[in-house]
Amino acid sequence: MTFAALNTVFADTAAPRRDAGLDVPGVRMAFAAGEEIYAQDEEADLIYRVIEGSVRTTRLGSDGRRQIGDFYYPGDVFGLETGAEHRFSAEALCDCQISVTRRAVLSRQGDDGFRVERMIWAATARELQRTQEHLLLLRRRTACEKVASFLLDLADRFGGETTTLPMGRQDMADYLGLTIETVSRMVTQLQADGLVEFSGNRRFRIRSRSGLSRLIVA
Amino acid sequence: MTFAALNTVFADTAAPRRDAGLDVPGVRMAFAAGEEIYAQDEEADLIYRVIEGSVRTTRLGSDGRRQIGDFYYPGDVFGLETGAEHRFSAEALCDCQISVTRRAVLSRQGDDGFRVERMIWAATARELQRTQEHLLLLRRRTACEKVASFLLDLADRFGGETTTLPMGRQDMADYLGLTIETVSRMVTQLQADGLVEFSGNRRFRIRSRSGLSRLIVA
DNA sequence: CGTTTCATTGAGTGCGATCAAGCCGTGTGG
DNA sequence: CCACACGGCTTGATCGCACTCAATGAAACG
Repeated sequence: MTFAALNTVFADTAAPRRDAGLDVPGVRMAFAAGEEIYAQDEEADLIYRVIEGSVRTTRLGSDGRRQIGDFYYPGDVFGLETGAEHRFSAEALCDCQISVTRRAVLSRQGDDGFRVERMIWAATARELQRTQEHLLLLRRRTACEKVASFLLDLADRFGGETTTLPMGRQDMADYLGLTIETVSRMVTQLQADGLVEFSGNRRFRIRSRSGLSRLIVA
Repeated sequence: MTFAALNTVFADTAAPRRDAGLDVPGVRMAFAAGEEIYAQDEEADLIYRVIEGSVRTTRLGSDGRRQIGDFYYPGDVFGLETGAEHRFSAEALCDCQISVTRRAVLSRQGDDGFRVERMIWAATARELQRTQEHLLLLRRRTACEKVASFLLDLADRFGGETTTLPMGRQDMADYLGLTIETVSRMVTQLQADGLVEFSGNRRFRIRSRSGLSRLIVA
């Protein structure tokens, strides 16, 4: 890899999250809601890409508490570890279509080896960036800010008028470092304040983007 | 880079933190305590390595609160960003000797281009791993656990009988997501419990490793 | 219609933040 | 040498937010 190529990788990380370029032959697999895609400590020689549905990666802390690594949506690559084994496990949040590719197959694509390596590196770099953002989120002062920020991010990612929460309250709580009760209370409060509007407990609509932003910054 | 080389990179991340392999020509620079090494949003075309001393990277959150990215000690590489600009700034915690190398110089080393790329990637991967650990730390329940875990990590990294804290209480607090008062209280408490022993407020000794570990896991 | 699972709501408590003094080592100048 | 100021750290008192425990509500399923 030349340094020019290297800089291209860096530049790529500023691009939107969806990973283009993994249009290599991959086996399309279906996973049912709740099904495990790979386990913690399992050997990591496969790379995954969400075609349809949502995925979460989790990990059991030494204290028994569950940590959520991240959520992945259509277009996202996941399962790339920095070691030989998966340090998180991955589960389907709903019925999913996942493209699965063997690492070794990628490397044998010969024609343009750089492309593959770049993709992998770019994915790692992006993962780092997202983890740092998550860290920032966890340090936010109040539970309200956390939840508001989470909903806003999600709405931005999917970009429709209304957004469907792909995960339950427990997953939100684990991701935000809160309890399920607190998440519930904050959702109720945000709704009472007229900032978001829920219909059912999985569909919501942003009613006041500026109001939410003010909560987060202030 | 072949895939074999790629796997070697991955394997390297399990190795101790000190980055071997950056024995490329670098300019040795001295920084005084508190001096800025690079600024947030500055262009990131230099790579740094701690020769002597300690460095912290920081970042201002949107809410004005200071987030500490990480602390770096002798042997550690820092300043590698995933984008074109530094997303954190770096400051010397004490008088430091830093080896500074231009990225472009590295890539022109031609002879074994892989080595450089691998080093950079390995550093990125390690950074990701450390960030994930930090995330886990921030989610620990109590302030006591956080402080205990921090002191234990530090003692392990330096490995002597007694350890010198390279940073002040405010830096610890920012890193752990606590206030300076709480950090102080916890230090006092850990000492009262006979788990650590401070002489002055920067030198300490682990008195009961098992006791500390129990705190963290429990 | 009961059962199960998930979310909401309520009451009470505890931990860490906040506000406010005090303490101590260090440096400075008389 | 002392007096003083200054910054970093510690200690104290109080308060509020989020956790805990517990009960209720609401869908989804057989």
